[in-house]
Amino acid sequence: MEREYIIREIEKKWQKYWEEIDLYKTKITPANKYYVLEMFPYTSGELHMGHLKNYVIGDVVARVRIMEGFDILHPIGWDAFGLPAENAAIKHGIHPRIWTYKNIENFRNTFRMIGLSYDWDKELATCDPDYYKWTEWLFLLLYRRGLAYRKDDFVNWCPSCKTVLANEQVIDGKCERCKTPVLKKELEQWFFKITTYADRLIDDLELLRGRWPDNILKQQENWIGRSYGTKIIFKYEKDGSELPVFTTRADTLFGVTFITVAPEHELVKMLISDSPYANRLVEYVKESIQKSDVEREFAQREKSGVFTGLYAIHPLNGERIPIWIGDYVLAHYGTGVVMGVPAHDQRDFEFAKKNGLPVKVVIKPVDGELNVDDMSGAFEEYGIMVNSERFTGMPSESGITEIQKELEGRGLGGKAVSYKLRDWLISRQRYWGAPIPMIHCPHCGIVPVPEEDLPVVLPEHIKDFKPKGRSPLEDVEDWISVECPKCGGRAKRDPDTMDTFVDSSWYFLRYIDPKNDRAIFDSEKVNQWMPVDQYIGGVEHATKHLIYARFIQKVLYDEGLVNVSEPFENLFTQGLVHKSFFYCSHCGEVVQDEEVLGEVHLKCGNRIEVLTEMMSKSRGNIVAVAPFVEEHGADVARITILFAGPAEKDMLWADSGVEGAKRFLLRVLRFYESNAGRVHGVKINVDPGALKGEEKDLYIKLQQTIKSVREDSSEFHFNTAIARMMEFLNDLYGFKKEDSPVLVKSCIDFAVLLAPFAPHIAEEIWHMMGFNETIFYERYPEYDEKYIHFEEVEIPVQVNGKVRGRIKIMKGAGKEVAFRQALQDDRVKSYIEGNSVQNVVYVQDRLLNIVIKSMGGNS
RNA sequence: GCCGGAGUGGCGGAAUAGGAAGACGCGGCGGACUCAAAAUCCGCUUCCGUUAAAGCGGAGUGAGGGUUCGAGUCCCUCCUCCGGCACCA
Repeated sequence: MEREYIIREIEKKWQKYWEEIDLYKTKITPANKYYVLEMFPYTSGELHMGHLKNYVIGDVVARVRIMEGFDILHPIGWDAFGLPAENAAIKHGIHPRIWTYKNIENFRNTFRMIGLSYDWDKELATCDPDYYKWTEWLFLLLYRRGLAYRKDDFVNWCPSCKTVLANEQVIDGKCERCKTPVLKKELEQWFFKITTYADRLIDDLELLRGRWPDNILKQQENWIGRSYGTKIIFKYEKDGSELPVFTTRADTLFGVTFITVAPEHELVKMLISDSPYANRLVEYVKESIQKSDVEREFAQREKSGVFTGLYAIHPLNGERIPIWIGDYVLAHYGTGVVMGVPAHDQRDFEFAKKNGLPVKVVIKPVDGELNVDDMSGAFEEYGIMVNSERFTGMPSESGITEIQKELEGRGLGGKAVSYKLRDWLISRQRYWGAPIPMIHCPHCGIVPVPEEDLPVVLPEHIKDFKPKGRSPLEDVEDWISVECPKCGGRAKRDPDTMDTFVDSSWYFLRYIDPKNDRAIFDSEKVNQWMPVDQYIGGVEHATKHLIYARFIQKVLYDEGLVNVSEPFENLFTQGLVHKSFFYCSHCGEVVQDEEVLGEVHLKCGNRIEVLTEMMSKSRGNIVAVAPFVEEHGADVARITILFAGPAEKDMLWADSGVEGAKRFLLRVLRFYESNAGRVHGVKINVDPGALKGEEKDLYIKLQQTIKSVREDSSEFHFNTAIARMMEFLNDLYGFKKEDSPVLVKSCIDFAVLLAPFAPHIAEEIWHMMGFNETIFYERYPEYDEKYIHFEEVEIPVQVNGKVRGRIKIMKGAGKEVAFRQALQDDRVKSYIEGNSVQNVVYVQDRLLNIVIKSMGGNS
């Protein structure tokens, strides 16, 4: 108990000291820059171990780099706009601003308790007008470049949050925040034209290969979803207008027996007015648009649709093709219209069967025939074209290019690319976000707020934050009403605020120049520090933040404001922190430890379950950082997190891990309490050539430890780095020659090695040894290549692949020596006697394997 | 369904240009210290069999096959779990 108290005192002492000597202050002109960045936190609730992991990893990286002589930039800030602030306002009647700044203070205090190596002069908050002024400015930049536009479209609408959502914020057809199934709603909204950058966003992933985790690269590639295919124009029979479709299988063009249009498609209105079955169509369209994607998906496989009674003309054979409307067609992919080839596309096959449409075979397997009557599903593989006029006999691959050429020649289509990625919907019907700096004037239309009028500041006084399906700002009369900057007439501000992902897609640039009030940042400064050398954060941002930030960076690059087109040179994604908790499925609730006796829920008498999930407030399985640090200390928290397992994998928080971490650190302290006195504040060198016996062994062990710790931590294998240090500490405890200079050298190097992992304890033992400056001015130890191996190695001797003995030989000894040595071993000898040696496999310094064959007769 | 990743002691996890499986830690067992306990320090700890013990023998990295003198690691088939995407034409 007493010792834990000491740990906390030590930590406070050195945190104060570091602050006094400005240890983390960023150099204005870096000689050897290294930008370490952790994804900034959304400031809600209480900082827990799940959050902390991210920052501890970043801190180790930063401290290693400091000690390697880099000039580092290591900032922190707050992602502070967003819905929970409004919910707090509704629930507790606190203004979102007050609630947010209180949270920020809370987070800041907790971060300071942990002794993270941030330069606090760089701190920023996205909800600060000094910051969101430039978020607004960024919007205007995109507008000027034609990348921000308004569009009337069917957008994702969360009926519970009463706001629109970007595609990326819809998970399994549900709102990512409240899990309510998302509906379609036709609204005019602001979009960022990220699709313009689709190719670059995919192609530049190559620049990141090997530096970003493969699964993130893959996820982005899939999300952008580029696919090469063919555009084919069918003509509307009535007036010859164009009905383009996108397909990857142009080789099946002669198998088209219908075309299907998505119910949301803009052409639908025209089709309805021309259709003899208008009423039926109206009803169908209304029904399917009202359905959520979840319902549509549920109704799946039963592919519904209605015939319009209208026809299109096939571009190559001139046939009349019936036009259908069906909700299995995605409005937002390709052209929103598909050609129905039931013989060679499973979805079309099902649609055709359901609606009695003909199936026409135009591809046959390379070695076989295909008979319509035997088909129970579509034949989707590549094969040989049949029933396809002059293309008959061509294999699919060349058929596709030939048909493309033919279509191009006739002006009826050709090669085309399609993407899954959609433009980024950034309007939100919310209060707590950066205002969209646009004005709607009845005379001039949409007019941007002049730059000199920025920021458009959020009004303080709002009557009601309750979601109504439109922005609460709309009702703030003195805010929403404004003079048109162009004609001076009465106009209205855009009432919506921006998606908070806009705030976070440029914050890493603002850190470099956070107080600039004349520009979003000084390009010269930014170019000195960018790109971020090491970015650290959670996988969950793979297709959101990490795509948006890359997009914005490219826009700024095109504008000439930054000189790198990828913001994050290296990315590390850490795993989640899980913790077990009790759950009663009978009551359907999380159960506190004290409500459990044995395995029974005291309240209802039913058996409880033990669930393990990611730390979250709603599950009540969080370990809050502040009280933990008060009780155990910051370094204990750090080692617990880092030692629990590989940083990129999910970890299970367990109290036993805390005990181990604490024991290790106290063991370090205890060792130095009795040995630091030997050092006298002088860095000594030893002549390894003169060493022998125990001293030489320790020296070699030290070199090995330095090597492993350096290599492991550069690969984010902090768990094994710590294991190596524990091992070395065990060696130190076992070392008996107390007056040895090697022991002094070991004490010094070990402290420095430990410093990035347990900075407070390391600083303490450093000063215990008589040094007066901070340990972080030290260079991280280098190892001596010549003394990385012991002179003698013990290797296993196998007989037929089974270990039967061990021999000690000099390192680098040859096969003959090893074999002779092995034959001295009684046990090995007993296995070989009476048999003939067929082969001897020798791997230098590793192993000897003697392959024998029984002579027969004896067993 | 498609695309990723993973399956190793009682537990968290080590070890991959193929070469001693289980580093390090937790837990457990034993010893020292103590009036005693805690803490600490020192040992032992994959499983089965055998032995008074040291030891010896066998099995063993999700399952089954294969390549190899030798496979946790490479190849084939399958199972389970986690993550992402999901009518993407």
